[in-house]
Amino acid sequence: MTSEQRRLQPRKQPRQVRAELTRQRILTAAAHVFAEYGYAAGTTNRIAERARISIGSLYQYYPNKDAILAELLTRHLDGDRTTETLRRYKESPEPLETVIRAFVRTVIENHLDDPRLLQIMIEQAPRSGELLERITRLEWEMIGDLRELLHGHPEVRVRDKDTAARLVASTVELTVHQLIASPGSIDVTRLENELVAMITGYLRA
Amino acid sequence: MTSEQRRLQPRKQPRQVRAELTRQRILTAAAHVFAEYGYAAGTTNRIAERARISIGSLYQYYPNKDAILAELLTRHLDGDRTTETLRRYKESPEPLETVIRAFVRTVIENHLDDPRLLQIMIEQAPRSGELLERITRLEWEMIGDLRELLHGHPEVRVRDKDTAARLVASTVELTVHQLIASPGSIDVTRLENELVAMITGYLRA
DNA sequence: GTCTATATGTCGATAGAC
DNA sequence: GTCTATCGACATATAGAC
Repeated sequence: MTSEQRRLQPRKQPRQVRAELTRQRILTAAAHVFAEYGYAAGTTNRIAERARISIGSLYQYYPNKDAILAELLTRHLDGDRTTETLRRYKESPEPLETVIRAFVRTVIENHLDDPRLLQIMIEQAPRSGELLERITRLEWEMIGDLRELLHGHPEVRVRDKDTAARLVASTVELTVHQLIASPGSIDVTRLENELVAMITGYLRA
Repeated sequence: MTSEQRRLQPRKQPRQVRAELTRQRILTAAAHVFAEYGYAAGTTNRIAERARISIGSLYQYYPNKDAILAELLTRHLDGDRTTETLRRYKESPEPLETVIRAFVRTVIENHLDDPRLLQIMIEQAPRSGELLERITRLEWEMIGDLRELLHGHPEVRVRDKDTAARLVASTVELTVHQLIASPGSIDVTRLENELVAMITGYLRA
């Protein structure tokens, strides 16, 4: 009897775990493929090939290509600790340089994993509503936190604090991006030191 | 007679002029389309439609899509005055702030035309040999000029002048890009002032 | 649940009428 | 010289066998 044969077989592996592993494999493969080919040329066939599953299977786990990039981006955004760092130092008695260093270091850490992929995600991600909105919201959250910090910290003497907040946010995010991802990659410690010096000096002036 | 009918018609317009105008129309249309849709989704059909010519005609003027972007990029690069500005101020007795302001202003001016298109060209331009090489060369030329300036100017006291040159180059290029192109566009004068303050202070520290 | 084979759509580019 | 109509290549996504 079929039913009895089934009973004789060992229990199946728990499905959720295997499925989750496959999803993870797809994401890892996609990250490599996107980083190497860019989003447009990073085809689903290549992703499936790299994950060593068939294209048909891939579509059992993700409904379309955008969804794969969206999940990669979501996971990155979830790992962002910038807001947390900024808020921890708000109204703190720490010297300005300490605060700025913590901020810069957090941004750097957020980008050490796979700088090239990050660039792809930010530059070529499908400019679709929801996700783009979330990125913008995070960006402005960071600017808002910075602005409060600038207003609250006694060492800060820069006049136009609103413009300063935007400039600092952009400067750190963009230079970290570019200089970490660039071929003749800069030494990360130096980058941190110089960025901290530049920004701290500017805010105190 | 057909031949006689032809003779009765007025002389044709000079061809080169008309052709050059059409090329220009295509470029303008392409600039708008690329800026709005990005490079991949900025299809040749859309470009032709916007230029109000047929797709077939478009291919009489440019051999392929890349060539259109290439010409847009070439025209932009030809208009770049950064190197010129930096060299004019090398070993000059002008105060550091004056020199930096001229530099920042030149970069800003280079990007006022169509910031969104610029972003597309730099981020999504086909990473093909020749053009990419030219961009990289210009970038390192700028860094080299900056480094010499830093070494030669008496007010500059920053220690790690090589890293500083890279950081300054990246900071100015990237923040100008982003902050001019961004939706809640920043006031250009403020951007200039704050950038100048930040960089000058950093270099003198 | 995974595979192969293929449908479906869209792009860049071309052919050929006018 | 400009157009319409269409080709060939390639991508995403699906159907159906196993």
